[in-house]
Amino acid sequence: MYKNLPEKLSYPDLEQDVLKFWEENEIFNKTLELRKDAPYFTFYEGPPTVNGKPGIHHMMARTIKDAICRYKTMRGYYVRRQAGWDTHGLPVEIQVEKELGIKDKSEIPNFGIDKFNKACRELVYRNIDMAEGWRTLTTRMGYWVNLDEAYITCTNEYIESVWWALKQYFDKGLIYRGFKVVPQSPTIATPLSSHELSQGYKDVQDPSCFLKTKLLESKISEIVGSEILIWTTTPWTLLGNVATAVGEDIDYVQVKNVRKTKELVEEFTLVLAKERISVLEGEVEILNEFKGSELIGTVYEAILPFAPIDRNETPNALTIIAGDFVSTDNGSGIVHLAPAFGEDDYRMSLVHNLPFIQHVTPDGHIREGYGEFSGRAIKNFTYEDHKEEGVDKDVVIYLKKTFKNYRTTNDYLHSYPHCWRTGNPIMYYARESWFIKSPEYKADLIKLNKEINWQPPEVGSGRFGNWLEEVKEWSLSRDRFWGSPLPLWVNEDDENDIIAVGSIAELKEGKYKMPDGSLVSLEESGEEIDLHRPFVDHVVFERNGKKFYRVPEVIDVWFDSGAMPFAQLHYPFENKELFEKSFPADFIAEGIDQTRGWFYTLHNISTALFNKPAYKNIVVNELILDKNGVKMSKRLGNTIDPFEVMDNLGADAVRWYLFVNNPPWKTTLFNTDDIAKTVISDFFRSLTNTYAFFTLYANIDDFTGNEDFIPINERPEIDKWIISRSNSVLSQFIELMDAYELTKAHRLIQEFAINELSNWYIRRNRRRFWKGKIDKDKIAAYQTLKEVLVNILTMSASTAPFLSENLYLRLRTENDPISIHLYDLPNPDKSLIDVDLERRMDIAQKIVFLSRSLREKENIKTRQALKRILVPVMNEIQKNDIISVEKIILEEINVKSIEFVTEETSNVISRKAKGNFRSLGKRYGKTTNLVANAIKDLSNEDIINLEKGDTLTLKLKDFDAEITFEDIEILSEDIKGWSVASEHGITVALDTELTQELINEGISREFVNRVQNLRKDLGFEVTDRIVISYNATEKINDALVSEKEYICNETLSLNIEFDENLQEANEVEILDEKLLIKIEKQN
RNA sequence: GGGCCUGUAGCUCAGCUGGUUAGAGCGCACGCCUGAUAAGCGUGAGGUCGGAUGUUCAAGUCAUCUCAGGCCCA
Repeated sequence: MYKNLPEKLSYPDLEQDVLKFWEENEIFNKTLELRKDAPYFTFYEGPPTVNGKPGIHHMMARTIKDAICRYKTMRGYYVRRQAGWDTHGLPVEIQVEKELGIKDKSEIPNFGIDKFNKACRELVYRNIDMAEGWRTLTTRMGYWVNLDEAYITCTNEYIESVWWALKQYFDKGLIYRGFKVVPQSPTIATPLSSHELSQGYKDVQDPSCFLKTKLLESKISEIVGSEILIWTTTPWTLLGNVATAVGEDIDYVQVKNVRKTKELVEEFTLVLAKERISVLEGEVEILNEFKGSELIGTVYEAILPFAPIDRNETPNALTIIAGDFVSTDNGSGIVHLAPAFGEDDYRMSLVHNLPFIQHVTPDGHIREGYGEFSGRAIKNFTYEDHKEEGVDKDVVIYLKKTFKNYRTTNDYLHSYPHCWRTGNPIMYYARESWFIKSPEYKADLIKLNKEINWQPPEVGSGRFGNWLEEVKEWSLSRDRFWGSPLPLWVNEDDENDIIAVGSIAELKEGKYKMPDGSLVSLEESGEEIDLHRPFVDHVVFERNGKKFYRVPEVIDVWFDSGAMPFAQLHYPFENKELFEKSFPADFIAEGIDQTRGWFYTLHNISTALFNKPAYKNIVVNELILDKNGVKMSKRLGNTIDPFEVMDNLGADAVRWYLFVNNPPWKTTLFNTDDIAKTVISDFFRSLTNTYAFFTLYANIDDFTGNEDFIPINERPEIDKWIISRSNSVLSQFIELMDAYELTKAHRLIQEFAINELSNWYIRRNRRRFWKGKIDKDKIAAYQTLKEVLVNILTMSASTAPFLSENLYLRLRTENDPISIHLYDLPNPDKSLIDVDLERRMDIAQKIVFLSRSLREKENIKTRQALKRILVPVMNEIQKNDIISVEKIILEEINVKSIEFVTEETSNVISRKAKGNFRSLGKRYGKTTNLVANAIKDLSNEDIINLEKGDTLTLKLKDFDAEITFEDIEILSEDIKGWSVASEHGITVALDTELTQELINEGISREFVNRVQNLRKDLGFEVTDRIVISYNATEKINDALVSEKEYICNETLSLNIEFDENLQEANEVEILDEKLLIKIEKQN
């Protein structure tokens, strides 16, 4: 017995059952066990940060990951998939700060780094186990990944591998110490992450200061003695000015500028960008023009006299240099540089060996040695108990006094980041930091990227490729607490003498500094080895009588996750073979936001360490927006809770929707209603209906699935057809999946299941399932339907694993695998694919559709039998094609015969042709249209002759055109006096003439219909035998008498008779005539 | 400001290397079927392809510009 589906099928309930089944039978483990000796297909799981709840968009990447891994397993691979958790970093620290009531990073050392990090660790493990969290999502949505052996980035083993990697970098000379300009909140002296930064933008007014300073030496002798015009919005940075920059290709001018006010007339000779002359006030006269490149090397007078700059040491100081970032969009086209306060500035200072002037303390105050400005705040700061005024105004006053101010207003409106905690403006500030010299192996990064198969390709070549082209130094260190410590120890007397530690064993060579200051071995310390702060901070190395202390920083968390290919295996300390077998990954998948995150760090590390890409195939998914195309955010309240959706619709529906609705690598507008409409009531219902149909009759007939297999070639044509299609579809499916064309692959399955299996095969074969006793033909029908359905389920199993499993379990027999996920999805049997048959069925379907549209047009119901259709054919092949599927066509459209019309047998066809532009265009170029127009006017005879192979010469005004049959396309065919429809080169004409016989047949079918309705209304069983009596007009009666046998047969009637005095009968109508029918059960 | 993506029927999406009645599903309208029946099937009406210019015999498809939306970066 095949178990019926519940009357009200609940997908979420069904999925819970399947989850239980998987768990009880350890199906996931069995799929791995089954393939343990199979070739490897390696997948890397990008570790999610265990912070906060997962959203609907997390289902996207996970569906892709899971579907591909399940698919590859079914294709015969061993798919290793270790889950992972990203545990370090700022988000965790901030959450812990909140929980502990810590307001500010600077409180943490007093609070105790050990206690703080302990709290971080606890939070992380709590989150990993949290209900409604990642683990629950993973399980509930059916994402099979090895959670029990998940790699966790804060374990000693993981960090040890990370240290090993860092030491590789260090030994290659790729790690160095430098400055990084970071956004810093001045009043709390803390750098802000980009995430924090983006929260605090405010529109503010800043000074717009045009100042001028004298040129002392230049290649252009004319300009010596005149002044350059410089623009800045941060006068406080002028104290740290070391150079100015111009654009090499920008045009500059020297002008005479006369400015008159009520009090005085001023005259200046200024140098600025030609395009920026409009910023000058008063009369302007151009004296000279030159390119920016000519200005380079020009020496100017220091803007403010405080900074300790010695031009003998740094000859480029206080000169004009070239800067690629200079624009003429605003300002004067001449940019002042203060390397400690801008990324461009700092970069230029390295390139041109400029002095590094740091005149500001980390908390935003001017250092000693800057005259009246020392000790002042750089900007207006608000503290809890007082306010301080910034120096900008006084710097401008100083400029005025020294005749260096040209014009300063306070009207520069822009959006500027502010500290989200204090509300004070942030400052860009150079901090000491550790870097990886990624530009040194840029060529390798680019080269290896070309070996990666990106889906979609444009992310690889565009977004990612461009990023690599401009690869920057990787800022590695973070001044934080909860992270993998940077394993560098520095000589107390020589900051360039550094030891890198690459393992726990090496760490043990150091000594532990006890609270009393004594140094003991790590074992003797009694402390448990923990590769975190503060433990590692207490380790001291002694070499050649010098002590080495650890640098205080931890590393960027992105390095952790980028190291997972080997760190998840604790390589090279363990699992060497396994690592080599599973590197690089065959496949990874994450969201596009990882382009410069995980995708990059994986690539960077594997390039630097192994000179290989880390992954061979990558599927990038785009964002999920709400149904109106708006980004989901808690603020707007348009987020979608994945658990809620799965509780309502089931995981399968969501998973399927995410693939089928549109390609995952395009932005998806997530519409819950669409899932119900397009997935559940379309594809899923088609599957369950197919199953329900199968079981309805299989149970009646006691079809068990264990019957002798009927060879395909002994089955009817239509069975061979659907089996052929099924195999063709499988073949295409595999091709598409292997190319990661997820959407096309799944739409293919869906269309096959709905259109071909359900709407055509089943509908066409319904009679075979309920007619008569079980025989060979019937068994063939059952076997065929079951085989094709199982094939669809195996293809769907990767993406809709629950429903596929459920239906499979209902269908499986003893010898089948116990789960669909243990099934092989082999290459299809090519011998079962009959392209010819598929083509013939296609023609049959087209003829049926055309005939239906004709019936519709002529307003003739399908129940009314018709004599014939006419089909023009060009040749015997076409004719035989149609003859082979004639039976299907006739039955489907209720017509007695097909007549073929050929040129030889009839002259009633008149055809129209149009030009085949593809072939004409090449030959006739500009005159293509003339020829095409002539083709439109071709007569039927001309077309017939062309078809026979003749060449036709068209006489046009200016030339003759020779055309063959290749040059035309048949547009339409008409048959005189007939109602005709044509499409795709097939034409059908319908004979609408009715004979008495046909009318009788029509009436009898109507009658059968009424009787069947009555049977149903009266609640008779489909197997009940009946007797019919009726009273009707002569016209109806004649029909019923002549079709008596047919009627009895169809309605399971033992007898049917006319009764003039019929009582208690039902009145019905046929062809506008009333009649009475009475049916009675007979036993 | 730079890079990438998107813009085709009411909605969600197809449209290969440029070729001439621009396709599908949903929705809608009308109808069929009544032994898959709180199922199944069909027919039809709806777009000139965001806008402009250009290349070409020919452009939704190529180029340039432009508008709108999204993402990443500055």
